[in-house]
Amino acid sequence: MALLRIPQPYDFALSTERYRAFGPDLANLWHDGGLHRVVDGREVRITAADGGVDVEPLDPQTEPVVRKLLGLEFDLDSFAAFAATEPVLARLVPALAGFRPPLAPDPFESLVTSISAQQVSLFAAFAIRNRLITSFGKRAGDAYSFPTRERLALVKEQELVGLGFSGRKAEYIVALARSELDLGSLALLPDDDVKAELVAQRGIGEWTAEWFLARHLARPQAWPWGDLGLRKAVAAFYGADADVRTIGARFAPFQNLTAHYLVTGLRVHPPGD
DNA sequence: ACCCAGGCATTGG
DNA sequence: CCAATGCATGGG
Repeated sequence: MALLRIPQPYDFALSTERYRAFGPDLANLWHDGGLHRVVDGREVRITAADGGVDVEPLDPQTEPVVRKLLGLEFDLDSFAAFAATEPVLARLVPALAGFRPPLAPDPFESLVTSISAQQVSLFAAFAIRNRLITSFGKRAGDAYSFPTRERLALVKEQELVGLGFSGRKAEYIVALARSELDLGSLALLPDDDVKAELVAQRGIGEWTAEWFLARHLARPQAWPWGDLGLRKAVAAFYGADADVRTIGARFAPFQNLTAHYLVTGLRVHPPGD
């Protein structure tokens, strides 16, 4: 049992709610009171602890992944100070005290996850994605590693169609896996350049690129304004006639955290409850 | 049997 | 620039 300190307050269960809200996520598995994820072929178990989380095993391989997964790079103190100046967030952010948005540790996983969620309900997306994971990932303990880019570069599109992907999505995923794009190096580019590189790929549009900036790169100003969940949340908290795209400017430079708080807030602390 | 769901590419004005 | 269309599955 090794303690990974996290700035307080931190609510581990609230922060990981997204991994349970739409069914199990086999690559980020909530089981037995903890979050399980496979890192370099080993299962890592993360559980709530005083002052942070217990991580087993915690070593130089697993620590950076867990730090990314738990969103340690977000500066929640600055966000809370900003939120106090904005009427809706002034109520919502304290109500979600300790919520630290989790991130996708791997860029390829982040993109494939988003592609799987395009257009369909998140329940359908989780089901299809889990079939991808059990088919091409590797089990370690209770959880599975997400299928690697190298593995998915070898599949036939028809194999993915057999899992429930549309023919188009199967084509997008295989082509992305086989593409020349260096996903790791995107972290070095400014937001607009990341988006331009991603949108040039078939199957990746504005929505997927914004969520990549938000959920993988933790870019403060990412604002997935086209997202249906964010649209519902903005409508609920700011009124049905609010313009989702332009209201983002009000939250600068904390659009990303605002989006996460609004979307999660709608599920666990909707307005007027 | 419908209808919608955390999009996107394609086609045609 | 904008409107219409097909896509595959899960849940209501």
